Amino acid sequence: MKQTGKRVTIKEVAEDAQVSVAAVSKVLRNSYGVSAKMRERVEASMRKLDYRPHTAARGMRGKTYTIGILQNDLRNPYLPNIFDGVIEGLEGTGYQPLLGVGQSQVPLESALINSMIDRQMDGLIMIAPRLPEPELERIARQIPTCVIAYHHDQETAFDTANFDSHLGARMATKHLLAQGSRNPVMLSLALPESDATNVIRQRELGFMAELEAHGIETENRVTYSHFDEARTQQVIHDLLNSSEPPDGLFCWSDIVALDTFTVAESLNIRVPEALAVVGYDNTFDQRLRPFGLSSLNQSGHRLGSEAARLLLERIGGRTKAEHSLFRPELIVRGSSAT
Amino acid sequence: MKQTGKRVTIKEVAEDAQVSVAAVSKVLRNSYGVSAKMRERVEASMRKLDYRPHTAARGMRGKTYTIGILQNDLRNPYLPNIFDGVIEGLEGTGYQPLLGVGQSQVPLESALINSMIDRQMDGLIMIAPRLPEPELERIARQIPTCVIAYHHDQETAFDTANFDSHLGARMATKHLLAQGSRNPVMLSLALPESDATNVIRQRELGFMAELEAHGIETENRVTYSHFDEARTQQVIHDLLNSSEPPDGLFCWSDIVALDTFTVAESLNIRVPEALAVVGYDNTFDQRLRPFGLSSLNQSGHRLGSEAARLLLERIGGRTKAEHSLFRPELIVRGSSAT
DNA sequence: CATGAATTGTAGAACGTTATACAAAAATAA
DNA sequence: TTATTTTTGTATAACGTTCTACAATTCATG
Repeated sequence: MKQTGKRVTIKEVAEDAQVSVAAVSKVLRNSYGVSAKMRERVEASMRKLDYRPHTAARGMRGKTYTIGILQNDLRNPYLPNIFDGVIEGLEGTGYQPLLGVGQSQVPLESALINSMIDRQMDGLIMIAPRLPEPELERIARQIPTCVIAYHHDQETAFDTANFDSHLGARMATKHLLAQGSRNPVMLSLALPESDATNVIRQRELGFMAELEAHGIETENRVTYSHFDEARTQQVIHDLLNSSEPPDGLFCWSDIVALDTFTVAESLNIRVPEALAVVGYDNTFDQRLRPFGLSSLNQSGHRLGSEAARLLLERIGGRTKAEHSLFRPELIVRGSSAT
Repeated sequence: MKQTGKRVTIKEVAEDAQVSVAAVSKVLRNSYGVSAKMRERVEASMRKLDYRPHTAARGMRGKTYTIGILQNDLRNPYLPNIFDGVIEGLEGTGYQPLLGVGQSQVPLESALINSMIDRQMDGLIMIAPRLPEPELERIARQIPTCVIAYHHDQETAFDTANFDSHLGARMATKHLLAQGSRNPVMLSLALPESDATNVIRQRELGFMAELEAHGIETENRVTYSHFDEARTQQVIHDLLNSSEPPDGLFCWSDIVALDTFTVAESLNIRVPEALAVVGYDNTFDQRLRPFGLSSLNQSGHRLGSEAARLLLERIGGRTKAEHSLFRPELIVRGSSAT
């Protein structure tokens, strides 16, 4: 079969406009050396024939005007904000963003990125990649890259855009202590590999740094949740049901903070009186009942548009790496204050 | 600049394996006419040189092994299930799915689809497209297409995969009536265009059909929510606060059912005693407190894998349209039964 | 064995662009 | 006017595959 709708090509446009193929190409890329008159004529022909450039053909020698975005978890409600920001940052540039999903699995992520490179994409925005650093650098050497949610301000091969996770964790922890928490615990996420580039690891480090600043022993103060929800609830249950249950909980994400509420309720532990909870990402607003969830607000939109900006610069020719770091904001709601 | 990592080409593989370029191409596509010995040698060379096919070049004459997925709302928690199903259905086929986001705006959606066609994608899966039918048919004539969440079992240009929305609505409504609801109302979604192909419109029709079957007047029984959350809450507030408030609510989605809870609580209306609520999609499970949300379960995963199956068949040469229709399942929880 | 059929491999055009190199024309300077 | 420079447009070789047509070889059949 094969639907062959016989596309209009640059050649037919050239014939219609009575100019050379090269001239049409120039107009298309608005490259140097076209008179206003010729541009006018060519554009008229393109409209008339409903010409659309053939991306694969362009990719053979030039650019594909395609930006690949790596996203690992489609279910994380924070990520759409980033995507919106990227779209806005790319608006009017002619670049089309396409999303690939790595499913949080290194081999899948690796295959996906390779396939984006094979497709001659012009740039890559990776959100919280799982790939190890040398691999990221190998990729960045092949294609302009900006990485979001990856703390490494000394990296030279690619740009990064982040909110300061370490600082955010300190703010949350300081708040919990100020609210009178004497036995604060952080609920983090168990990850196979978790070095200092990881935002969650940075939050752990920030949490512990703030405790130390207050002279509190940090040992055994971090508990680990999992992607598996049932298992996570079990972990929380064990924690809240222990002999010395925490009176303040700093959660690595809002989602796991919700699980905390569920378990606390089942154990008749009152929030915030007996347990103050702070989440991360500020993904839930007024929808949560009966009290709001305190959380660290960090605009995904801003992260996305900044990443787009950095990437466009890099595609444009910048080779020196840039690292944008924004400041998160603590939003206090009923879950951590009466 | 331009990072030119000088890719290994088919030509170099051919030289290394001491065969013709055509032979390597054949191996690559496992096309007819290659001996086991030759395949072996060529594959060894490909491994040795770490060859990767250049997708743009392939797209010039052959296929790109890329499937485009149109998604309109990244925030809808139901959609990741579909995507997982698609991924599973595509596993091992060599096709790479890439996601485009239409932002629920017709011009954006249109530009996106065109750009997928420009990129010579081999097939398209569209989830709840906003484009009008003639436009969809125009697209499907250019590229193999399967549409999800689009009710039109007479369509000949493309395949569809759906859960029966009309039936689901009838099941929900029947249940509400059986629970004793005397004044049932449906909370639907206001859409600019909403013909019978629309899943939400089908739910409205199913709702009314079931009412009629019970001899209940259908007029003024459908209220419309909006994408804007604040506005939606206002609508719900007005509805629940009216002189004849509903005692049963069939919501077009689980998300808007949550808003219902929020408003009901603020008005001291008890769920389910004074107001029974049924949602749609079964996106929330045990996370919801203090009672679970009754909802219609329809496996997005199944929808996705079915769409992938249909699309692969169509890419493989089928030209006759097929329409898969699955049966949803009503899950009763605390929001509609004591 | 001779003949035809099937199998295995190759040469080379084609796909639709971009980009380089250059010719022609127009503008500017002397 | 004549040189010189600048602007405008063209011809054509890539780019890395696929695919058609065909040649060479091996296999089967009588």
